[in-house]
Amino acid sequence: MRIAFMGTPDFAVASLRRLVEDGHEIVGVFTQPDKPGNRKKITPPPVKDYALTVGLKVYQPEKMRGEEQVDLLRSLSPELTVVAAYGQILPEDILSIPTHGSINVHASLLPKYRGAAPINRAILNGEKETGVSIMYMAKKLDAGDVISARKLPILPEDNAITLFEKLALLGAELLSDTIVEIGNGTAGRTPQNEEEATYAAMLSRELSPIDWSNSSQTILDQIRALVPWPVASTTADGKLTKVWSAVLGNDTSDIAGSMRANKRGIEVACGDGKSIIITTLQREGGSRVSGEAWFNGRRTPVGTLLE
RNA sequence: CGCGGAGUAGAGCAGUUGGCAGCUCGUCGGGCUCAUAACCCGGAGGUCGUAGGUUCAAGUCCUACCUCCGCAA
Repeated sequence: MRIAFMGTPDFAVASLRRLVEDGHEIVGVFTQPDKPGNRKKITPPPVKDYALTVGLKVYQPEKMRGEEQVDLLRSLSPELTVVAAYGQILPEDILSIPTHGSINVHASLLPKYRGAAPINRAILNGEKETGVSIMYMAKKLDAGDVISARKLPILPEDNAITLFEKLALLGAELLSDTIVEIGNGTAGRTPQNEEEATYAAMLSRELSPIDWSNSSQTILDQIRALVPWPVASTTADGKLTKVWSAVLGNDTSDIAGSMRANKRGIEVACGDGKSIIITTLQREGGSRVSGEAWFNGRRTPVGTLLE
């Protein structure tokens, strides 16, 4: 099938790769423009890197809205547009160009977690299950009719990074099967129940600070939901400290936020009488280190309160 | 030219007004203990990011560069 692909991060690469492996004719790859350097760094989107290695044509328009892009896409005469985490709102005149329509791979069980950060939000909310859905795209964000979906349990050891990887693969698999159905004309089409819809808002740094009076489980969910960005954080010795990973510790009568050494890392008391053990952290200006290593080097006393 | 932090032993860090290179952990050897993520004794391990400069003397002061990172976008 002649397919136009639109996507940006690693999550989208999995789907694109699958389309290529399935032998579809990729008439064009649309992805976000290279990001202007943060600290003298310019990172092209993962989709661009992959697309170029397999010799696909890459387009990086600032905006998909406008006649120019409509003409461009029309000239490629796609039968289907596949969108996966593209990062841009697509106008209807773009969506309606392909003869088979435009479909989107979304990392949640719709109508739950529509929006920008479904994976992170699901973990943050302590969900035990999530999945991927493929829908026809509609004008309203992530509200189109669902074609297919597949579930996946969220394990206690999962974090946003591992769940991204799993869902990307699951999504690619589902996409492959779904396109076959679309080609056969056997694809279903189920409207979403608007009453059950929830919205997964974009992440922000404001989600980072840890409130140690929360329960240990809430804090663990926060830590694993916010990697690799913006990352849960706390303050130790007056310095911003990011918490990359942690595990459940022991029962404790220490006041919330106080820390002590532990062979596995740094044990911090939470608000529910339990502790968590920070296994990987990152100090302001430093790179990621194990909790144990950091504790070996520090000079401040055990029992220090984190804020 | 957005702001800022950091490169010192395998890891994490300290090093005061320039004056013999230190700490915790790990590692190696020995000891103690019913036992331990315990404790005691001893040892190995460093061109202090790179290249210059100032000085009797530079980890420390000056200049340039490389690398890593936090914030802000």
